[in-house]
Amino acid sequence: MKAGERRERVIAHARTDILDAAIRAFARTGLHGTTVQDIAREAGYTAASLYTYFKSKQEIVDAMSNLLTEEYVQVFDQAVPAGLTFHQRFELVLHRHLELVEKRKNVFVTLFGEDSGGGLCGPDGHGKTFHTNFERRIAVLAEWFHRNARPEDIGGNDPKIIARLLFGMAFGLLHEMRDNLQQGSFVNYAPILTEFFFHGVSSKLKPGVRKK
Amino acid sequence: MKAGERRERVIAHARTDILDAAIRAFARTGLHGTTVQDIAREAGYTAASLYTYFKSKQEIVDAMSNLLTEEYVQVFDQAVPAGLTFHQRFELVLHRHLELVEKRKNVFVTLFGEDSGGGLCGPDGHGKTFHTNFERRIAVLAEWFHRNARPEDIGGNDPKIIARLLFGMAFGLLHEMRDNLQQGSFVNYAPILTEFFFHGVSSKLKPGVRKK
Amino acid sequence: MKAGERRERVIAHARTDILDAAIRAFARTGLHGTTVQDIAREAGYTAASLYTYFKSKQEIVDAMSNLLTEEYVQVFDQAVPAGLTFHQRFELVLHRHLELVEKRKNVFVTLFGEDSGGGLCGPDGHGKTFHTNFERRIAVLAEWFHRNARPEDIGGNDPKIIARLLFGMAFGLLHEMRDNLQQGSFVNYAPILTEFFFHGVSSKLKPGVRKK
Amino acid sequence: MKAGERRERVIAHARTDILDAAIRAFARTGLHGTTVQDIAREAGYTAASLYTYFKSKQEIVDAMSNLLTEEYVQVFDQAVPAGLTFHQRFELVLHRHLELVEKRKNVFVTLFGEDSGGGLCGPDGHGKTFHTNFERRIAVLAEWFHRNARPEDIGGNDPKIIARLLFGMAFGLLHEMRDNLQQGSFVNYAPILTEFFFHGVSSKLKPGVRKK
DNA sequence: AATGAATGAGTATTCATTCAT
DNA sequence: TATGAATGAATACTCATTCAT
Repeated sequence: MKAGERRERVIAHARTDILDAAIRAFARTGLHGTTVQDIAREAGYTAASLYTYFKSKQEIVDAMSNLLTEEYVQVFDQAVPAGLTFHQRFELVLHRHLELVEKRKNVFVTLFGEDSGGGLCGPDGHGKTFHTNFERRIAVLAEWFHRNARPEDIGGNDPKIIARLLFGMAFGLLHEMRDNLQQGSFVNYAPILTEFFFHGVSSKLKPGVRKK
Repeated sequence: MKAGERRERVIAHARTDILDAAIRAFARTGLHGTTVQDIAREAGYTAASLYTYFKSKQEIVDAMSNLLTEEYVQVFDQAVPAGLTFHQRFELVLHRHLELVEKRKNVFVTLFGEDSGGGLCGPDGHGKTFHTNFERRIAVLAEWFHRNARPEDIGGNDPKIIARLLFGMAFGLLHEMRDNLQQGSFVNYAPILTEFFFHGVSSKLKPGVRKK
Repeated sequence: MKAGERRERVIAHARTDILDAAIRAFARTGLHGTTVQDIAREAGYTAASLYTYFKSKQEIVDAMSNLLTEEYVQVFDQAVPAGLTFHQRFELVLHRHLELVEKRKNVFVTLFGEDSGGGLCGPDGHGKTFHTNFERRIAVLAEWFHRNARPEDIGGNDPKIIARLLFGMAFGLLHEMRDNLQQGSFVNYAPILTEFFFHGVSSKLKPGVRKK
Repeated sequence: MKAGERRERVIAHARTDILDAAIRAFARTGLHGTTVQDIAREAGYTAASLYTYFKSKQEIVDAMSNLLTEEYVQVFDQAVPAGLTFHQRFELVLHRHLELVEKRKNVFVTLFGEDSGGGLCGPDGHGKTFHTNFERRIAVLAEWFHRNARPEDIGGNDPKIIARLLFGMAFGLLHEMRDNLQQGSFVNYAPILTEFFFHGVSSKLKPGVRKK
């Protein structure tokens, strides 16, 4: 039925709107600092209305978390031209990722800079949301290395370790953004990250960098 | 006055005890998940008593945060034998750091896996505690690079960037610990980090690593 | 108007359906435990639709309450053969009542085991529904005694008191049903109630009872 | 230590005060109609303070319920002069009970006129508090009959049934109080109940009653 | 007539913090 | 100094009810 379809789309749309609002709200005041009312206000609803679309605040958090992870994962599904070297593919994918991070940097910083349940998470597993996300992203990245890099491409290292190192580097750079979100495009870090990834600090100095 | 001194020492001791308890408590249940009561119980006080030594929960958090940062900073103050190459000094300091991380693993993971006030921190500056800590460590590390590395030692890159990358890598590795804190010594990552830091994935494969 | 009549009948039918559903729902989860949605679901409507037929939840409750009372009252309107002794009439009517209780056992237990507004009822008179019902039944019963029993038939007592005692006894027996609704027919209590009503514990022991 | 004892007594006293307040509040507005704030106000506390003494509203309800049952049970523990006939003992105990009911009639009516969870109680057993109480009282009463009445004293009937009938009768009389709590002493019903219990409506008319 | 969606009002519970003893 | 007790403020969630479609 058309009606049924349309309704579903309307609901999906509302959920998306709410999630977007939640992302903005969380990015601004953090997971704990943001009340359901805050999200509702940001989304143009009343708090009670959110419960039409989500069962609980936690479900909103989870949905948002999944949404962001999903975006991340999808970068790996995008087509990559054939015949590229590992180095080229690396640059391409890295670039795409940095663009995504650029888009989401506000939340990104929040998401990985806060946790809803506390460090090691209570014994109930509550609050592991973002830790899980963090790890899932690393896992996906590791998988990509596994499929795209020959052992010698990554120095014979375990792809998981490599993924962890790369992701960590990006996180370290991203963390700077906390103070000055407005300025500077995150994509600009692509060359540095690439160079460092492949050669560490022993990279042959390139003109542009050397002058710095 | 003798009495005055003694009292001060007693107070300082109590503060230390409380901070230690707080560290354990926070490591277990996170910043939000830990109540003042929890800290008090862990310290052998009642909640009300903590207010004799600290003005607020936030002050406890801050003091703990500073304590941890101070530990970190002191690693750089330890004597380093003269005549070492940059590479050697790097390894030495890295090793010391990893040992420290090892010791504080639990809190460390918590501290940087959660935030007390939320992502970008409310306009009141509340919750910036750990972000500040994160950044301060990076700053200290950058400073160390600045003083200990010639430009060519770090590929002509900005020490701040290098510091951020290195710190990020360590963070990436550390994050794994969340799931399995008990097993594996964090110090074992020293060779990998060193190798990656200097040569990225292009390191000449060493026998031990190659076999992996 | 034919149309008008039909519409009225449709409306009346819907109201009946809803009340039946409400009875089932209330019997299952009680007055407070049952939401308007629950009733609607049970009736095959949406919650909003119920407001086409009833002004409020309270009105549903009241209507249901009245319905049940009405059923009860009608037992007294049923024909009773002429020439029966008081004892015989008593047994007949009691039997009919127990059958009714049997049928409504579930709700009955619920109705008198819970109240919608609280004990003595707020000053707004809210929640008196079932109290009123309780009392109305007793009143009807008292009235029946008044019309059917000579003073000496009921020991010269006030019919109202007698009605209250009898109704209370039945209630006491009924309350047991809360735990085991499925088993045992309530009608089986008729002889015991009758015997006790007429002779208290001083009844001449009948064989069947004595053996128990 | 004296201090420890005194504190315990203070706490016990506070709990008692709160329970008394709760009883008054519940008697006035019912279980659902009474908020934690209401109880607190009645007890001279703030709502938050109640949680120093009780874990939850439900715990208050349970404690009150137990308190009332306990009072009831204790009536049976009071000494009864030796050498009394069953009839005499019955009258004595009945009288004591009616006095107790008199004292608690407000709540009593509420307690058994409302239920916190709904009729048959959710599958979680929640809300059975008062049903359980009802049944426990009957059980205690039945036990008393079992120990104090020879089979022929109660017409060879099952003590449980007899207890249920008696308790029901009292309940029926009590229910009248809902409307006019102020007037009339419940104890006045003792003769009627006794007479009815022993002889049903067939009691030999006594002067006082006959005139009514 | 039926309903999806929206909401106002209400509630139990938590927790950092204060203060008299 | 230590603390038991008290509390204000905050928050997620529920539900009867309304209304545009």
